[in-house]
Amino acid sequence: MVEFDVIELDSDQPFCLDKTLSCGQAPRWHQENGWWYGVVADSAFKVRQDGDKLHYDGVGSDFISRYFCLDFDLWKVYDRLKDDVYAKRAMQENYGLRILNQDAWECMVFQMTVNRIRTKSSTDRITRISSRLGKKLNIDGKEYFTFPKPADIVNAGLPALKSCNISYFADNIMIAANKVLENPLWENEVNNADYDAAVSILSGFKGIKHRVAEWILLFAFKRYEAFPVDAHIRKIFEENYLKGHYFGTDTDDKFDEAVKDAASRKFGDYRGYALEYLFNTYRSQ
DNA sequence: AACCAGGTCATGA
DNA sequence: TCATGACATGGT
Repeated sequence: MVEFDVIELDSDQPFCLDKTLSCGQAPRWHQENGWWYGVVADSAFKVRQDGDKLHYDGVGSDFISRYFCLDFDLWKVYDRLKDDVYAKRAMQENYGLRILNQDAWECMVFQMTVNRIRTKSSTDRITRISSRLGKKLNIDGKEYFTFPKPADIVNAGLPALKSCNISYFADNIMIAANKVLENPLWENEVNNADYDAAVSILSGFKGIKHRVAEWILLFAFKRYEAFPVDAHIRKIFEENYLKGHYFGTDTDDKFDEAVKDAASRKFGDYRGYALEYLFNTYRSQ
């Protein structure tokens, strides 16, 4: 038996690798022989949980800790969720699910391609782009591909990008690649901006409006106050928290505001986490 | 074989 | 500013 590197998880801190990687927040993870295999930024690696131990191979412990946000105190979230009946149930069902700290560029492109189209298709798009334009990596004799950097995409050109069968998203992705190339500090700018300003920066990319901007902030910038009201969340609130609200006369925007308000009151600054838990519970029904 | 999918953008009134 | 259709593809 080969010995792999190990992280001893803090026994006070909930962490469930399976929940975290199977909830759909990040593309391109898959399970094989008890291991999760994935590519993050420039590295392919595998990881496996055995109780309080996290075995991994391919990257360093800092990388693992940062990606899975192992230092984040999840109890701050759970203390906030436990007083709400739906959120509490979602908390129990998804116990240990952590919001990842994804690579910002890949996350942005991924979220751009989620537009109204189910996540599986978006994942397939990211996979196709990677295998055509990304850099080849190897782990356990299997091939993996990085997600191409902005420069890789620009150098490959629009026809090559379009050949990945990513439909009309190709144009927006190319524009974003050029924009990021011109402003390599965009990530810092988002990180340093307050919430509304961060949303504005991201919304400045073609194909990203408020909603998608908030997804990106939640998954790649650790902004747990992000609360993107999408079709599913709208439905969850319709059927539970805002039951009886007749919103047929309201525009969607007004209803979305009502959803945001309710979420802020109930879950405070951890509403993004609440959203991920509620969504996952709803999705698995 | 139609129809739908975690949305955005460009139109038109 | 508000409602409506187009967008390109894969899965049911």
